[in-house]
Amino acid sequence: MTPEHGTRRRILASARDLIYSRSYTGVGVAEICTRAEVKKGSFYHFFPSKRQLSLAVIDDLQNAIEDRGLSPAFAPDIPPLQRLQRFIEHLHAFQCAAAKTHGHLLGCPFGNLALELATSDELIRRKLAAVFAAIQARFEHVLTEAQTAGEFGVLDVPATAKAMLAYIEGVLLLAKTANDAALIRQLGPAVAQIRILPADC
Amino acid sequence: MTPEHGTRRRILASARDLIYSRSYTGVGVAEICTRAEVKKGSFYHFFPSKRQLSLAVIDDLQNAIEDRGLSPAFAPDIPPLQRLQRFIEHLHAFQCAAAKTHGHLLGCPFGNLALELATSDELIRRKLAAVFAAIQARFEHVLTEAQTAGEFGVLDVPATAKAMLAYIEGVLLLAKTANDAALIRQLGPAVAQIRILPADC
DNA sequence: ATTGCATTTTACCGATCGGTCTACTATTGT
DNA sequence: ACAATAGTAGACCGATCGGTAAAATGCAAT
Repeated sequence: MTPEHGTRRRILASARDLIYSRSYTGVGVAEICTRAEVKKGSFYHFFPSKRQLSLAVIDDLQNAIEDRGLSPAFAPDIPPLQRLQRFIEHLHAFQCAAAKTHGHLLGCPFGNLALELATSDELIRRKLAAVFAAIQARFEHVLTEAQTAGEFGVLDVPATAKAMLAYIEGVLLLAKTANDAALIRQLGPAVAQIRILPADC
Repeated sequence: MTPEHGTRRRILASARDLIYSRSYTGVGVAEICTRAEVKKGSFYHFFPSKRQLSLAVIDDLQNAIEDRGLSPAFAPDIPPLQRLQRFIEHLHAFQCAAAKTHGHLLGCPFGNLALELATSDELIRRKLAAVFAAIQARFEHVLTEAQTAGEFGVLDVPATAKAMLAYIEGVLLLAKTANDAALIRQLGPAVAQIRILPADC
C-alpha cells in the first residue's frame, strides 16, 4: 500500500510529546523533526503546516486518551459513582508517571493548548471545545446511569457534567502550577459531590 | 525625582494587555514596544529581559486584581457565603467586558500563563503558585468566617479553599475554550457547595 | 528497462525572534 | 556654566522562526 516507513507516525509522536511537555509556540518545527529523526522536507511532505500538524496532534491525543484513559476508567464493571473515583485514580497515576519522566507535571494537554491558543486560533479553539464536549459526554453518561439507579434526585445532568469537567481541569491546572501530583488525590475525589440543579428551582 | 514620563508604566500596561489577550510566547518585544509607543532601546533601559518583564507583569496583575477584583468582592459588608456569589458575579462581568473589547473571552491571566510556562520556567511557575496561594487565602478567610458563624461543621478549610479556586479556574478554562461567558453564570455559583472534609474521617 | 510516483534530502528563503550597542537628548545637582 | 546622569532613538546582531524548491532516491507496475 503506502510504503511510508512510519514517518508520519514518528512526526506525530514527536510533536505530541514536545507540545504536551512544553507548549505549541514553545516548540519549533525543527525540534519536532530532530526528535522524530526526520528532515524538514519530509515533515512538509506529510503536513502542510505546523498548525495542521497541531490539529492532527489533538486528534491523536483525543483517541489515545479516549481509548487508554476514559474507556478503562468509565467501564461499567463497577457502579457509576465509583467510576468517577477510579478516573481520579487513573489521572493521578498518569500525571505521576509523566512527572517522573519529564521532571514536571504536565496537566491536561487540551487545557494547556486551550489556554494558550483559544484567543489566537479559532479553529483550534473549536476543536478543543469539541474534545471537551466529548469528555463531558462521558460524565453525562455516568450521571444518568447513577440517576436511574436512584442515586440522586433532580439534577441538570449536562450542567453537572460540565461542572465536573471544569473542576478536574482546575485541579490539573493547580497541580501543574504547584508541580505536585498529590493535589489530584487530595482534591480530585470531591468531584463526585458536585451537583447543579435545573434552573427552574 | 525620576523624570520618567510614564514610560515604564506604558510598557507594563502594553505587555499586560498583549500577553493577557494572547500568550507570553505569542507576543514579541517589538509588538509590546509599538503598542506602548516606545522604542526598543527604552524597553531594555527599564527591563533587562522579556522574562523579567513578565515577572513584573504578574506582580502588576496581582496587585490590580487584588485591589479591583478580590477586595471589593470579598468585602465584609455582606455574609461570607454571599461574598462568594458576588465574586462570581464580578468575574462574569469582568469576563464579559474583556470579551466585548477583545472579541474573545480571556479567562484567568494567571491560569493562562501557568499552563503555558509552568514546565518551561521554574521561577515563573513558583511566582504563579504564590499568586494562587494568595487567592486561596481569600477563600480560606471567607470559609473560616462562615465557619465561626456556624455555617457548616468540620471542614478542611485550606483544602476546600484550594478546591474552590480549582473549580473557578476550571470554569474559566471551559468558558474561554467555549468563548462563552454564560458558562460562568451557569457553573460558577456551585462553588459554594464544594466541601472537603479532614482526612481523618 | 523504463516510467511514474512517493518519499527523502539538502540547501535555501524572508521574516521575526530576543537582545546589544552607540550616539544623542533631556534633565538635574552643583 | 558644566558635568553627571537618566532616558531615548534607531541601527544592528546572530539565531531561529515557519515554510519552499529542487534535486536525489527508493519502489512498484508495465
